[in-house]
Amino acid sequence: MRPPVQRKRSTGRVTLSDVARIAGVSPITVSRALRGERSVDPALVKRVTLASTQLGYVPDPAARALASQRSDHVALLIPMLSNALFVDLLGAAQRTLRAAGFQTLIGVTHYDDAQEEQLLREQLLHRPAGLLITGLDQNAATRALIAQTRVPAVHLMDLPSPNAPNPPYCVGFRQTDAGAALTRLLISKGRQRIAFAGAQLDARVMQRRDGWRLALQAQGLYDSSLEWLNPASSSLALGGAMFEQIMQSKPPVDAIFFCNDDLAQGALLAALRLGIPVPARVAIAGFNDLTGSDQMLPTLTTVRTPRAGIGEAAANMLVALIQGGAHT
Amino acid sequence: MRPPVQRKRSTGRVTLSDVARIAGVSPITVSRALRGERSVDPALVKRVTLASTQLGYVPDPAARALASQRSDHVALLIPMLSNALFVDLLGAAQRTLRAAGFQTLIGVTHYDDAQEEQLLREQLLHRPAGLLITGLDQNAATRALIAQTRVPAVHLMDLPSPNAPNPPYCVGFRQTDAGAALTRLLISKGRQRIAFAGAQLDARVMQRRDGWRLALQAQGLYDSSLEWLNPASSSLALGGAMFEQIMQSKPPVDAIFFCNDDLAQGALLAALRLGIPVPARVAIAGFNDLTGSDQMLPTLTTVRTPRAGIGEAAANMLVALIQGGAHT
DNA sequence: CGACCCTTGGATAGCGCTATCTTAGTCACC
DNA sequence: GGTGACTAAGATAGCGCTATCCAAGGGTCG
Repeated sequence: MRPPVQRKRSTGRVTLSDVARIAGVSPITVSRALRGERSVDPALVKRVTLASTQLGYVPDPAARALASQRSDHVALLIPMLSNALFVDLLGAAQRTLRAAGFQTLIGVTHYDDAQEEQLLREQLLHRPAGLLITGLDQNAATRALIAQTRVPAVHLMDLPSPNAPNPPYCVGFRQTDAGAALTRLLISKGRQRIAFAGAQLDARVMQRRDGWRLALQAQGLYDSSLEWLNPASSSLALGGAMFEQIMQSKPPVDAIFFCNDDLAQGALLAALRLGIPVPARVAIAGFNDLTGSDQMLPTLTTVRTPRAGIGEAAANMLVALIQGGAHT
Repeated sequence: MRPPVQRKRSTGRVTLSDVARIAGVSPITVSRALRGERSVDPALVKRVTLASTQLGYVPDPAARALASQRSDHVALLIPMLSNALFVDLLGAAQRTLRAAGFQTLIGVTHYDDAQEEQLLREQLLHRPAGLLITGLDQNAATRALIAQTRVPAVHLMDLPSPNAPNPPYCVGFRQTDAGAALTRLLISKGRQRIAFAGAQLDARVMQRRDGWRLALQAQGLYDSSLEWLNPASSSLALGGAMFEQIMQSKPPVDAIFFCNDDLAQGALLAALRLGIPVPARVAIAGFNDLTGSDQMLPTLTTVRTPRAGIGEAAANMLVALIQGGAHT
C-alpha cells in the first residue's frame, strides 16, 4: 500500500474550495461572500466567514489578479528619495494604503519624463488598482497611458489651474500661490531686494519662482538679476555655494527665497561659517519645513507643507476612487 | 450579420500563444525559450525572440506568479523611513532590484518585532522571490516564517558573530566593532571621559554601545554614569536635549559618542546655541555620515557607513541567491 | 545491433480565483 | 393565477502562464 502517486500540484495553501467545502456552499459563493460583492444571504455569509477564519484562509493575490485583471498593488511615482519631502509622502501613502489592503509599488523618476513613462509601463504590467503620481507635468505618452488603462490616478503636491478642462484628481496646493505668499510676507517685513534661489528646476520649483516674480512685480520690485537658478540637485552644499555667490552680487540683496529647505539650511550654515548675520543683513527663507529647520540658529523661515497629510489624503482619495469605480 | 457574441474574456493583451502562433511553435516552447529554462534549439530561440519583440509581448506577472508560485516581487523590511540611513538603503536596493527585473515591496516595521512579523506575513502572500531584511534580531516567529517558506533572505547592516552556526546571508558590518573603533579613536585623541548617548535603543544601537563599553573598559575608562540611553526616537531636537543634559553631569565629560548623526547634529546645533566650544570643551562624534554632517560647523566626526553600497550589494547577493536557487 | 540514456519539443493539466451565464425560486401585479 | 421582473446560488469556463509527464530522435556502449 504505497501512497498514491502525487499528480496534482498541491501548494499546501488553504483555498477557496476548502472554505467552500467546510461551509457547505460553492466556491463562487465563498468568493462573493468574502468580497461583499452582490447580495448573499447573511446566514451564508456568516457560515463562510466562520469557515474562513477557522481555516485561516487568505486569498491569493496572484490568482485574484489573474482572474479579475486587477491587482492589490498601487503604483507610486515620486521624483527622488534623497528629498525628505517625497520620503514623507511615500511613508504616509504607504501606511494608508497598507491599512486599506494595498501594496505600494514605488518608482523613482529622477525628475525625468522618459524614466517616469518607462516606470509607469513596468508598473502597469502588474495591473495596479490605482496610481499616485507626483505633480501634474507628465509627458503626453504618460498621460495617454493613464487615460488608456483607465487606472484611477491621483496627483500629488499640485493643483490644476482653476479653469482647466477635465481637471485630474489632485491633492496639493498651488505652488505659484505659495511662492507669492512667502514673497509678500518678506516684503511686508520691509525687505526690498528679495532674491530667488532655485535648484533642480522641476515644474514645482519654477511655479514657486513664478509666484515670487508676480509678487515682486506687483510692487515694482522685480529685477531679473535677483533670479538665481541652478539645474543641479538640491543639497546643503549647493545652498551654501549659492548663498556665497548671491551675497557677492550688487546691489546687495536683503533677503533670499530658497526654493526648498535643503538649500536654505545649507545657506544658514554657510552664513554661520562666513559670519554673516541672519536676518540682520539678509533674511533667509525656505520651503517645505523639513525636519531640522526649527533647530537651525536662527530658526529658518519656511513654508510648512503638510506632506504627510497630503500623502494620506491622496491615498484615501485613491482608495475611494478604486472602490467607487467598482460600483460604476 | 451582427458580430458574433463575445464569449471569451479577451483582455487585449499579447499572450504567449500569440507569440507561439507567429513563431510556429508551441506555447510551452515560447515560455522556455524566453526564460532560458532547459535547453531549446538556438534557431527556435531566435524565432521566438523575434516574434516576441515584433508583437511587443510582455509576460503577465500575475499569471506567472500563479503558475510558478513565485512572483517577481522582493520584500524589503526596514525599521523607519524617517531615518535617512534606511531611505538610502531602500533607494539603492530598489534601483538594483529593478534593474534585475524585480519589484520592491516595502514594509516599515517601526522597530517593532510584532509588526515586522505581521508585515512579513502580508508580503509572503505575494510569494516574493526574495527578502531583504534589516538586522539580525528577528523574533522566533519571523525566523520560522523565513525558514518555512524558504524565501531566499539577505540581512542588512549587520553581521553574525564569527562562530555562529548556520549563519544567514548578510551584508553589513559588525556594529560592535565599529563602536569600539570610534571610541578608540577618541581615546587616541586624548579624550578620557567619553559619554555614550543612545536613542531608539534598537539592537544595532545597543551593539555600538557594547563596542564603546568594551573599548573604554580595555583602558579602565568605563564608568556607568557615562551611559545615556533614551528610548525615544532619534531626532535633532532629542540630540540637543541629551547634549544639554549630559553637559550638566559631573565630573564633566570631554567627549560624547552619539549613536547616530541625527542626535550628533542636533547636539552640535545646541552647542552653537549654548556657546559651548566644540571640540575644545567637548568632542562630538556621530555615526552613519548622514547628508549634512560635512556641512556642520565644526564638521562632525562620524563613522561613514556605505549605505548605498550595502543596499546594492545586498540586492545583488539576493538576486544571485534567487537565480542560483533555480538551478538547485 | 539492441538496450539504455539523454536531449528536445509538445500535450496535458492545472495554479486559485472571478466573469459570465444559467437556473431555481420569489414576488408583484393586473 | 399566469407572467414578467427580479434575486440568489451554482455551473462553467477561463485569466496567462508553468510543472509535469510523454514521446520521438539521436547517440553511446557492451
